[in-house]
Amino acid sequence: MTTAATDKRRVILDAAVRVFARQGFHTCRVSDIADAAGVAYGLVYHYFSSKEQILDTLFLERWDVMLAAIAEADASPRPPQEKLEAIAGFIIDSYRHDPELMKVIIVEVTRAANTFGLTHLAKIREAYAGIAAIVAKAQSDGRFRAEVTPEFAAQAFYGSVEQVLTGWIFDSVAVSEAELERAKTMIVDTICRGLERRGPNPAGESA
Amino acid sequence: MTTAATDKRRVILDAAVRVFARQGFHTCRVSDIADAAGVAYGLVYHYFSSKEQILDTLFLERWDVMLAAIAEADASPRPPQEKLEAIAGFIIDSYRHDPELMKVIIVEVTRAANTFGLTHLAKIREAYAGIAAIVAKAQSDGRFRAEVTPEFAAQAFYGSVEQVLTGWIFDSVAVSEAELERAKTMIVDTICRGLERRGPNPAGESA
DNA sequence: TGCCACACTGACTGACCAGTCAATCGAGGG
DNA sequence: CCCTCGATTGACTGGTCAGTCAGTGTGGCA
Repeated sequence: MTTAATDKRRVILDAAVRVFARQGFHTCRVSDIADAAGVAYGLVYHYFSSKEQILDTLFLERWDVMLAAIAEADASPRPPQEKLEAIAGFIIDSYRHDPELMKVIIVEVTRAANTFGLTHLAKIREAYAGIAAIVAKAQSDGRFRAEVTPEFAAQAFYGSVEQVLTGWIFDSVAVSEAELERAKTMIVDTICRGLERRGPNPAGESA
Repeated sequence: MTTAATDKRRVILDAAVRVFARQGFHTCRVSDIADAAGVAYGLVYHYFSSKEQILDTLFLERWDVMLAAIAEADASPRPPQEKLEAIAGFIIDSYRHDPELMKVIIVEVTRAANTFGLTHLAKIREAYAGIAAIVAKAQSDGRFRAEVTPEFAAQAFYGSVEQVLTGWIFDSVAVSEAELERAKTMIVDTICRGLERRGPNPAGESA
């Protein structure tokens, strides 16, 4: 069953990523997607009920993977810094693997307050909540200081990551592997330092 | 000369803010703006050459004030933490004063990579560069550690602020004065802690 | 009083495009 | 060899909307 039928659907989705990334959701035509996919116009409507549903599908596909990554990080027994590093790493790897898809998700969904974003607001908030939960746990462990609310810390963390990606997206210059790794380290380093307690700060922490 | 003529122009701009904030730039009609301004359709084109130029004007008006605020902070003799606090304060005050305008700028311009953002990319980058300059200076002073590049620090800082605003924008719940102030403190605190050197912990600290 | 310049009006048009649908293709099964 | 059914095609339609333009109202000035 995962033959030609499903293949074409996939081809259309992949073409849509390229078209949305280049022209933007609102500016592109459905025929652009069909052309990019090498498929007749009508076939797009055979697989999707509307232009919006294509974007919908792209977002949900990827975001669900991200929510799983956050949940997995949260569930692991590692220290909070490493959990956050895993999340930042996941997001940056997503960009490494498919920069155009990340561009579409960030530009057209995550920030598209009015039209599209509202539909997926709950999903988006789930991610913030997952990160906040990690911070909250770190605070009650005494590893992170309590002056900063977990919700705020989550926004600051996610915002930093997304802004760094946005910078790359707009520069339209390929980012080297080294830069990607370096960025991950810098984000996690900076934010974790900002959140950590300072008092007893030995190598082998023991609150 | 700053009579009725200029007034109507202003009325149209203010109406556009409300309309863009509620419906989004791409989704709204020019007639919506004219209606909201209580003005004939054609008058919009008397003052502006296109729908896009309205957004253009709104963005530039506000962004230039922000660039000035950044430059002023940079020029002051205060420590870097206070400079960054002034900038975060300016952005948050902008939101306090006109949340709808900030929504439009963030959602429709700052993140609108494809169509609109590119036009103003240079202006937007100027802001990042201004913040980066402050960080760079703080690093050569020895107040901030050098492991994090100034460009990255600027992105992380600005990204945190913008993400917190985005959170408020989407919540569509009025934010209290106290929360606004608290957010400012938390952002600056967190990021500055993340950027500071740790070694000697002199009396520059709030203690 | 007459005239000009310009703010202002809103009906109209030309272009564009999302979504529809009737027709064609082709694989598999009888 | 024909029939069926889902995949596939692309011309067409209905509606929308940015931008135009011919015209009206009015304040100021000679």
